[in-house]
Amino acid sequence: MINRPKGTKDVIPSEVFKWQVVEGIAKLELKNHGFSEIRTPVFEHTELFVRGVGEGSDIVNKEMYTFLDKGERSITLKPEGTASIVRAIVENGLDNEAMPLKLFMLTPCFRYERPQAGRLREHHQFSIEAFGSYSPLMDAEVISVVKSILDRLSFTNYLININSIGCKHCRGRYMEALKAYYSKFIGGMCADCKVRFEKNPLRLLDCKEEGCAAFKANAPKPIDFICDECRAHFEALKAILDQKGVRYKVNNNLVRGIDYYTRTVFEFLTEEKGALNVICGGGRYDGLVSELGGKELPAVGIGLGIEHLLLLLEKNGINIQNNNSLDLFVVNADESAIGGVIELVTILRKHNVSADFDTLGRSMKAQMKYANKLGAKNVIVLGGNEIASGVCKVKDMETGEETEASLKDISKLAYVLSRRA
RNA sequence: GUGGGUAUAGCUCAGUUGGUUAGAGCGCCAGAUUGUGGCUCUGGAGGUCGUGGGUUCGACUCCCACUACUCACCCCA
Repeated sequence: MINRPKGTKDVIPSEVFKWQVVEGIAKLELKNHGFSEIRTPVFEHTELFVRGVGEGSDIVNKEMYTFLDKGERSITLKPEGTASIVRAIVENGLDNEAMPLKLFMLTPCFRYERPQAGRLREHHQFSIEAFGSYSPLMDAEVISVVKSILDRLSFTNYLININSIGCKHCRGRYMEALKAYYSKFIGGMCADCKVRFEKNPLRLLDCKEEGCAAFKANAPKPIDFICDECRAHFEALKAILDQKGVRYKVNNNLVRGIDYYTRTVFEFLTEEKGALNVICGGGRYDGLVSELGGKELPAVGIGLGIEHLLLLLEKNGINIQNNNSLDLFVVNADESAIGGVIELVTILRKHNVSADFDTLGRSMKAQMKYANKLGAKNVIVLGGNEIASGVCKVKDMETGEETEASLKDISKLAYVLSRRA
């Protein structure tokens, strides 16, 4: 037997309805918030992610699925959605269209990591991005749409953390201060932090090693170094969120592992400890579009992981109902009736009634059992009697009640069958 | 990349100090007086016990290696 590759998952029929519900709700809320869908290729030129996600990031350094194709081009499976969307905007000239431009994409993402609970080598996420607005109104809009999706799923057990890490102007001053502060502790740092000190000092704040965590208590915070404009932007965002009634917590240690973020960064997380607590994360990235060859176009976005969300919903006792069950199973009572069974099923399907029938020549009892297993809402037993009289009985599989119906008035029959919950 | 744990039926797991035809529950299939499911009862199918080696008269059980899965760290959705 050939097994699926490490870190991948099959979504089998008994699970897929949860995905369909989450995707449906997310797409509905995104539409309600004025976002349009965009779809980009599963693979891109490696260069896009090296420049987009950043050479200092772990994603680029050790997690990308990169290979040479038969034309000797370096290709990488998307490790995240944003860079690909930005590329598509620039390539299709969408940066010349009316602004703001609000887009979303549902995409598989690939990262070569050691799998564990809620972390896979292929995962799926909604990448939600808004371009063309410097205003904190747009930061709040992106946070709002995610909140609306979670509300609609009745998921409330989470916390929104926000921070500002400054723009490219104030970032430099902050980095200097951070390095100056941490230079005193180099001897006591973990090996990873020594590397971070050189390559990406911002990540020093994120270290979970006990020894290193102690250093960060008195470390300079980005918020103390950001320029007046960035500070005003952050204050305005907080005011907007307050006004909208969105509860959040300012976490000055929040930094993110992708290099392109500027100003606002945020995460939705649950309170429990462990790797599985982040529902989604994102932030503002005002420099990325121009970095990838487009206009100076501000942007803010978020990645919402479907596998993560489903796991956290389950952990929080939120069950998604399966509405995919069959409207009708037609039981074939005698062999000669098969023509009538097929005719009935065919015409009901055209009336948008989901209908199925037996193809194994099984006994009535077996057909009834099968209908029950399928969760069919209704059963009609069709045999010579029914075909001759033109009258059948519709059995409600939940209550067991049978009601008579005419086989000739199909639109009425279809109405009855599709109404039943 | 680092460190733990696990591997027996489709699924969840038992399997006694190594002993002859490897079990249970669930699921699947078929029946319980001839046109009606769920509950109950009966029967059936389904496993070279992850792979390869070693110890032994004998290995699911002990030892070694490999592989896979899983959890945690790093990092991330």
